[in-house]
Amino acid sequence: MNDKTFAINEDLLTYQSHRLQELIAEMLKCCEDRKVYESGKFALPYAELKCLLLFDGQRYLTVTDIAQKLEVAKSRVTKIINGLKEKQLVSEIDDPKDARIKLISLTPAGHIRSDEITAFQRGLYRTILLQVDADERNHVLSKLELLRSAMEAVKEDLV
Amino acid sequence: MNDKTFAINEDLLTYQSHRLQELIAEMLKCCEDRKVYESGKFALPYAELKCLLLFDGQRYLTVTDIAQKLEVAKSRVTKIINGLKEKQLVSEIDDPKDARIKLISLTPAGHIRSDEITAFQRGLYRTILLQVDADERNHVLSKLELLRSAMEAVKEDLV
DNA sequence: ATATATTGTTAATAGTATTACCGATTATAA
DNA sequence: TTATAATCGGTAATACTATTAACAATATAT
Repeated sequence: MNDKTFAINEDLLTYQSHRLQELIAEMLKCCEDRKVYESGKFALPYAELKCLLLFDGQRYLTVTDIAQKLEVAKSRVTKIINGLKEKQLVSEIDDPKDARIKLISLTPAGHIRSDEITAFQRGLYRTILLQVDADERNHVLSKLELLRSAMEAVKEDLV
Repeated sequence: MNDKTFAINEDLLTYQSHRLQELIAEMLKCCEDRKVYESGKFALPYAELKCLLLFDGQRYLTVTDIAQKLEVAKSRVTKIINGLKEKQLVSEIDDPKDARIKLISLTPAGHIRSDEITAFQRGLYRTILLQVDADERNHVLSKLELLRSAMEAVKEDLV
């Protein structure tokens, strides 16, 4: 490869990087807006909304469980659970085997709200996919998977 | 198309939607982590960091300009600018033509910091792209563009 | 000259999240 | 068995992101 070819490839890479940066920023914006929309639609601070969804298929969760899944401090979870308790979407009982532990579970209203959110989200991603031609969908997904792997690989080196 | 084919297509769409949801969630996580990393690396709250980058190619910005570009309330900008002033990364002068307006600009230190952040971000997206085979990069970008358009189209209907 | 609009600021409020610390309880090691 | 460790959830203090409402100073239109 001569100098000219090298320079051309560098230019291409620079152009592509810039395009990638813009595209990701725009998608990020979409996702942020969607969070705000869901928060309003389901009348929940987004942290509480995310917490509700953790109970999918799980009867009980502890504060520690939730902290790990949300990747936040336990003290943060205490506040989130308090919010959900005020709204009567979760309730807690003491673990009969270990008095330190509180078992948190969805109330019937919590189940309903959680199901509504899940249904909305499924519908949203379905609608997005329907915007793409049927024969393109798999290509979009496989290239997106490539990109995700690239992003995660770079993230590893970052920390 | 008979019932069986319809059912199969529905299953495929459900599967693909779920995969899309997961992939986007993972990419979102990468971006959130990157924000936190940049915030630490450049010793700036992320809102102040984003604000610094707005001055790219612009000598002066007003509070109203910044509020529009960041899409936040003016009162929020006042706080952000105060933070940047304390760190001596921006300075402000009164507009000689209109006493209501404050013209905000980067200090030399602000320029340096801003350039560092820009260089880091460019490098990051470049590194991500380098993880992808050269002959795949354009495919990744064009499919990502398809997806972004789909997401933005759906967002329109949402509001 | 008076009414209206714009600019940026302050105060109050809400949400997200952390660290440091604490009391109660449980598990373990001596 | 008893003293010590570890674990569990909660409080308080702090920081960051962001909004709305109210406001003073200034500029513009009638």
